[in-house]
Amino acid sequence: MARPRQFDEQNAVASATELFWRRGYHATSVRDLGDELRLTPSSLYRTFTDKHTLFLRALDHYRATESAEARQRLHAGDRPVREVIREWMLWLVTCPADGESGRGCFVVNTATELGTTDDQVHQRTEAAFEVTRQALRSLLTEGRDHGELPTDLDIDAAVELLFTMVLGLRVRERAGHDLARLTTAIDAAIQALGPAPTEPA
Amino acid sequence: MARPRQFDEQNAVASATELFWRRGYHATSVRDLGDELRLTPSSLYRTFTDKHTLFLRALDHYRATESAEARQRLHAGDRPVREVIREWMLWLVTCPADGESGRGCFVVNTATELGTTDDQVHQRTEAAFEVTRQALRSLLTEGRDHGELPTDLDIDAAVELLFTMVLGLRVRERAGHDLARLTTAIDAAIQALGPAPTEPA
DNA sequence: ACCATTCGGGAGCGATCGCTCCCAAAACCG
DNA sequence: CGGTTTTGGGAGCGATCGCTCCCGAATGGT
Repeated sequence: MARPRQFDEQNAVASATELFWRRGYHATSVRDLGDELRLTPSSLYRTFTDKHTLFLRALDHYRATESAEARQRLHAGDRPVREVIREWMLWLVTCPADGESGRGCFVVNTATELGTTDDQVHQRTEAAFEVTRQALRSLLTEGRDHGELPTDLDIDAAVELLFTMVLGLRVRERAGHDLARLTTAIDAAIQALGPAPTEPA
Repeated sequence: MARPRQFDEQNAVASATELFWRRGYHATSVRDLGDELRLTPSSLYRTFTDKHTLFLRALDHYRATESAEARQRLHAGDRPVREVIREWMLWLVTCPADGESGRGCFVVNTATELGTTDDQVHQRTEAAFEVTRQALRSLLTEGRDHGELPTDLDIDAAVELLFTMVLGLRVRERAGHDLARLTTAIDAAIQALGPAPTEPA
């Protein structure tokens, strides 16, 4: 209606996401956010209501960008399913190539920091987890149907295995674990999917 | 020399551990601790120096109790190694039977909340992780030598797989995931160790 | 041009943060 | 006993917490 914003709301949310991601919810103060987003308290509160709401916005932003990219990278082009999963997992533990490492996954960090105490946060983390689970499920199904994975592969079990591995890998990246060891873990998980069925010549 | 304490220092550390465990470092205030431990600020600071030092004490206490019990449960009596690992992992995701669930693992929670920013904390979480890794390693080696696991089992890879799974499982327990699914993941991980070698009749 | 409306900036609210200091009570020591 | 030392209790320190309010400046609609 009247005077327009001098800042880009999306940029602000993106900056807030980085800050919450690195430091967590409780360790990030509203003043830290104000400094990083170049926003005065009045603008910040007028735009985002309060710290908690901004945090939810940050979670949503993360899901719409980082999580979405992860989801995309899990799509098999026509490459072998094993290769897709392997490179996807490797990307998950090296993606912070843009500068700093040790950030882990914002969703995982949030899930462990706040647990199930905050319903709105819990809903979002669970939704993010479910997306990953379903992506794994469809990729594994596809791989089995294409004859790249054992025909008797238990999809449910494989999904749970890989998904749990992903959470563990994210924690280990956050904890600064050696990439070589994470790669070993990833290869072991891939191998656990079993051999390709031999051609029924 | 003079007047003795009216409180048990070990009890106080144990209570502090519970509080830090549930809420994390930043979300736990010194006043919360004082209320829970029945300690006035003066006693608390005289005994434990400051919040950060008390947190380190809590981490050490956790390692000496919870982590130590986990370490013990990973010892094969003369039961099958697979069974030991399976029941151990099941215990890891159900051990908070004493009352509340969703606490996860204090070490994992701490590692994700503080990452590698705090050296003294980082040292302790890494030490705890290494203990688990070595326990898994010796158990797997034992199982292989006893003919319960494939003779060509890659111990390094299996350790990384199981260890990463454990961290993932701890996160999922904290996130309130269904026990049935966690059990599925556990069974898949066990199966990934491969079949017992057939008797060379 | 005018007015309504939203903006950026900043002072500052009450509450809580981690922490310190003082004091009287209590217990060991000679 | 008296003297020394450490305790538990509590007031309260400066700093920061999340957040509110008021202001003049800037921009839209008519």
